[in-house]
Amino acid sequence: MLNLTNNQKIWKTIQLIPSGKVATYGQIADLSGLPGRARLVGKALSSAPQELNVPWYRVLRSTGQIAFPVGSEQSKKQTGYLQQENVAVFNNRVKLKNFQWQPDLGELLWKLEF
DNA sequence: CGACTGACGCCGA
DNA sequence: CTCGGCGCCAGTC
Repeated sequence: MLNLTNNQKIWKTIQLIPSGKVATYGQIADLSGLPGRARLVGKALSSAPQELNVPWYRVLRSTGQIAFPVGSEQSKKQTGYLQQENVAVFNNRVKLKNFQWQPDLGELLWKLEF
């Protein structure tokens, strides 16, 4: 019930990913002050309330791969959302080199301040 | 309490 | 590129 602290940090961090850009699970974990705990990010997303409108589809694996199996409904939906923001998805993956979010740490400190 | 399970990640073979 | 193995950790059973 009150384990919300970590989840909230994660959700809040993901909210900062700008449209047209993506981030990886590990990246979000680090920025949320939870280094090495990428799995928690996935966990947090799976239990994220609809009301928060968390842009979960902007979070990918460290390889740029969509975390869901190719062809799955989830994968298709995620691909759709991304392409809607002009993020190119090829073979269930995105080229991080071109679309990975590179936040300004100073600004993050201002917006997140844990 | 132990075993298993993930929307993960990194390294070595 | 594919596997296997290990680290990580909150939940579940």
